[in-house]
Amino acid sequence: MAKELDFLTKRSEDYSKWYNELVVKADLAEQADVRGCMVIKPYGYAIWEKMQRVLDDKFKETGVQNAYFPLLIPKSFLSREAEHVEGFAKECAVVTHYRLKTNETHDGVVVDPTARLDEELIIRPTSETIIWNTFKNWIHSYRDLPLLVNQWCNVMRWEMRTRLFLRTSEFLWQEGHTAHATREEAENRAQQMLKVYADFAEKYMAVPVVQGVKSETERFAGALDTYTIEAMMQDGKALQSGTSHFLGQNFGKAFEVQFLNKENKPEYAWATSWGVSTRLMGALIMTHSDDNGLVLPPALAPIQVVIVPIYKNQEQLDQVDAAIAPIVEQLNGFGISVKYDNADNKRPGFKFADYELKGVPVRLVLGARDLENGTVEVMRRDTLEKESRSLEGIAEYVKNLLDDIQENIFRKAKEYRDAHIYECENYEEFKERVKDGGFFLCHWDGTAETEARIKEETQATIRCVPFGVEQTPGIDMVSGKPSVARVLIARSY
RNA sequence: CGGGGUGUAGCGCAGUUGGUAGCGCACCUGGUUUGGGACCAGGUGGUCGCCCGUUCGAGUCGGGUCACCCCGACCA
Repeated sequence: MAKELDFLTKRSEDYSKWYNELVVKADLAEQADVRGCMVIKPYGYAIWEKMQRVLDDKFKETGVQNAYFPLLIPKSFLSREAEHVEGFAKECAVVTHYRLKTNETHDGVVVDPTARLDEELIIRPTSETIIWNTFKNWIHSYRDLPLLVNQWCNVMRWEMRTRLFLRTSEFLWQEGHTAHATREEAENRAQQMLKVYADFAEKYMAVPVVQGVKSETERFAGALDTYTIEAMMQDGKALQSGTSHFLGQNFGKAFEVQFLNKENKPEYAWATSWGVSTRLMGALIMTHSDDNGLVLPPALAPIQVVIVPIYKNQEQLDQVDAAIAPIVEQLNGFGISVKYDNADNKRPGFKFADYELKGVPVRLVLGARDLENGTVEVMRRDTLEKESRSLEGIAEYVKNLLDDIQENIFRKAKEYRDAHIYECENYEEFKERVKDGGFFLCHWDGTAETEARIKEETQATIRCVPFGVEQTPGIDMVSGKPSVARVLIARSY
């Protein structure tokens, strides 16, 4: 017990430190030997792959197809849309040369100054520009629309300060880009994809989210509207977990993507883009984990059930192996992923702690005692409750238990979040309380001045104008001016 | 870019007045263990970030330089 702190510091002590330690110790990822970059380890990547698979299926259900566009974007493309450049210019990595040569002392390489590119290439921070430059060639008629493409890729944003999964210089994501013949169709698509994200977050990640629309200052560079899902982490901070943008005709015009409509008249195409990234991994970790480590939702856990044998000698192990084989088979039959860990170089206690750290939803333990009684010990990760059960019908029981855990961790997260959403009318009170985290529903006069003042004085930002909240007019708590709606304000990652 | 800090074994750190390079974890070997992160014994592993200087002698003192981390402005 005294050693516990060596394995993971307590959540309450320093949430940031705890998070970082957990990511490393649960074998999800680590800091790379490259500025601001991350190595995603096999276990972490397995979770990301499961997320990808589910999301990809959902996209395809809505008619989206996958494609791939270049990593490098000519500098001139980026400057075509004025707001877009301004938003990203400060964090772009630039390729200026295409050759190295050995240095004078022949013990290293230097950039060959004669190999300078005429036009610099930008490592994509997002792909609107290069994709719309391509769409120009693909779209000529209203019959070519809607055009619905998605790409899974990496992007690079040279952030000043980085944190594993939450903000890294390079990150993995999907970016969907669609072109439409009408404004209405594009707006609908942007909202439709937000719903897909929200559904994924709640049903699969078991992370409750607030859906809404961003204020003008928080909008994506080049968008007319940015829709967002905001999740609450265990320290009460908000995490923007996915965004969907209605881009109007900004990119259509910037890249001259015109089509002839039914009346044979030229029109600019309407655009959306939408993305979620490996930041979702951060949301997953910061929503459910406890002092024993990760808690994974069964729907995304690479290992859903781990089985640990207890034995004193080879003979006993053989007996346990024989008893466990049919259980594994039955569980696999239900489509459940099982790991039977009979490695003999780790003691059972180590395995228990290790699989808890890694968030495996259900653990079965079977030893000589169980063999005599025809029982097995079942532990659920979300509550850490243990019980001894008959081997009879154990596979069905575990199957139901996984569903139960999925529901339970969502309910717990939702209860926690709902208990930390407050309506607030008084700015002094707000300033005091927002330090401790939580989501605040407050009236806002809609001005950027008020928004900026709140941010400067409290470090909290307007996360969104939430959907699905009954809105009544009121008074802005800062300016005292009239307000038509409450907005969601919180400190964020 | 502003403020603060750190560079010594794979990781975390100690190193006194300048005098043969240390500890814990991890790793390897052997044995005993195995129902909640095992124990004992032995062992492997280092251009002390880099350069220059002072000195008989530098991890330690001086100058320079590089890298990384933390706090602010930026952000999926």
